[in-house]
Amino acid sequence: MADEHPSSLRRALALLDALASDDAVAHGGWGVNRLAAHEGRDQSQVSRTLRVFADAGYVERDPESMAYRIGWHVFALAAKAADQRLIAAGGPILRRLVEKDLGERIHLSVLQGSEVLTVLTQSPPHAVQTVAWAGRMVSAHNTSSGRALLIDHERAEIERMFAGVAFGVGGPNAPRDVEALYERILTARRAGYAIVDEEFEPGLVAAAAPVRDFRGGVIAALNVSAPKFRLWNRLPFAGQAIKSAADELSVQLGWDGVRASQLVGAHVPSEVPA
Amino acid sequence: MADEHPSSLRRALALLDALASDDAVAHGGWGVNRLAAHEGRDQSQVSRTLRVFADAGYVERDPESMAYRIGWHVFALAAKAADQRLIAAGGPILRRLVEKDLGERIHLSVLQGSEVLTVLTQSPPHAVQTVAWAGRMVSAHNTSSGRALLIDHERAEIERMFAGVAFGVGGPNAPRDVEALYERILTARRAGYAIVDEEFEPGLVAAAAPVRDFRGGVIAALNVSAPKFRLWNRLPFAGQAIKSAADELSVQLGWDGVRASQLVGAHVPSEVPA
DNA sequence: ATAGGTATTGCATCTGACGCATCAATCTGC
DNA sequence: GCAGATTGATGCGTCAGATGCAATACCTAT
Repeated sequence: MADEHPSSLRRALALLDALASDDAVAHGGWGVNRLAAHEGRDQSQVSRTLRVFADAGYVERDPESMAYRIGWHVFALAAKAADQRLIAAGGPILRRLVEKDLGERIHLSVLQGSEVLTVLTQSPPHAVQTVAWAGRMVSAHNTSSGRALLIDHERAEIERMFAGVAFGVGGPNAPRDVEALYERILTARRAGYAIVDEEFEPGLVAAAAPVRDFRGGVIAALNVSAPKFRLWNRLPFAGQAIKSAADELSVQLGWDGVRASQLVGAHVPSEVPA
Repeated sequence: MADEHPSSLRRALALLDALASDDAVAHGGWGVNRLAAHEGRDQSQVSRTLRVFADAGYVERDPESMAYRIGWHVFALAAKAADQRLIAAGGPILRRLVEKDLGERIHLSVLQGSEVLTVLTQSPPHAVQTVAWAGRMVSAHNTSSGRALLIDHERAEIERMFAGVAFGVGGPNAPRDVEALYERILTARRAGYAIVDEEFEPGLVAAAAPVRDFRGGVIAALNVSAPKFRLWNRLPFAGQAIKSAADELSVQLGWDGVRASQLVGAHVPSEVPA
């Protein structure tokens, strides 16, 4: 069921993804040759395909180096894809969490299939800017963000979602199977926030809480992660801080805490104004 | 010279563009039929093409209404490429400002904690290259770049950020405390650009404006600085020039000026169909 | 001048995008 | 209940167009 057709479209899109890879970005874009080598395709095809992308504004090339990079059009599309209110309201809340409450790196993420995509990141002033996590995807089963995003999911849904996913990777305490994962989701559901202790990476702990929109469904997660030695003893406090910040963000998105919490699980009939 | 090849790729991309149209966004996405009608293509092709896009994450569909909309993967592409593009698109804009509009040194800077890091510099041809400012960090509270980078910040955030920072250093007019700093930020917010007059260094004046990306947040600042005797009498003009250049750069990063500016600060009542 | 690197283009081959058709699944109104 | 309308998915024969090879052109370095 994976790929019925290799599909020229899919091959073309792979070029865009390659141009957004860390390596390509670090080099200020890639030339036709390099791109072709990376994708295992002929230069001629890459050249022609990129010309179409360039005409449509999806890529553009540096006149000097002839290197292609992601073009303005993708940014325009992204602006449409982003839930503007979530992003706009999220910024100040992330900054406040970093500066006032926790002093550690804070992320805002959304669920993408069985993985987690980080859409906003805020680092403490002193931190070394190691990696720009915005735009990154990580697994959902061994991260606190993933746990928070799945907090309303039923057992059967979890099983279906992680049918083909390898467990036990990451940190030493990563859940070994769906059973263990669901247990921990239940724990998170009771607390209102999720805690992860060396599940994603050795020495890394994290806390996360779900963000809900006006329909009561989980649309994002707020999380903090840091080395265990720095965060471990105040992790419950961090969980509470994350949770109240996430609730605040939810309220700004129209969430009615009281009513919605009664409706969790029961599918809210979509009474969305057309 | 427009289209040598109609190219299936271009037709496919047109579907994405259609999904990003205001009309489609307003309706919470479009169905296959509507999309086909809009593009004048057969439903079967649209259905198949969208399946490929969906598999690659470029679009996603609402399980309820079956409507497709732009997916978060596009967001991920843009987030990863944003910095790269800021630098790439910034170069020409800086050069144009120097050569055509102002004839003074122009900088592009980003916020690092409570300080300002200059990432790009363009000097007028005749200028003696005194200091290479690229890579240099300066304080944020008494520079126009800092003022522009903090233009959206709330008072409480400013207070926390500058809790341990010494004020009153630099030029004779440097803000003496957080109070004064926030006042000047408010002034900058109203004007859309920041002006400093002998705050950083005696005899130095400057103007700066914020650069926003597709998320609407401030990610960089464009600024011009020069000796007071040379720039003072045209500083308002310089501010406007910097602001329109910064806006232009923002647009290239996917910033939708109208919508984003409405979202800043003002809490939009939640009646948006998600 | 040659050599090694780049990107583009001409052309024959054959994949896969295309349109027509059919089919399943909802919604309609009666 | 039925028939009609509207939705999206799919089977299949056809030919547009994506592909790969080779040739071309254009750099910079030696």
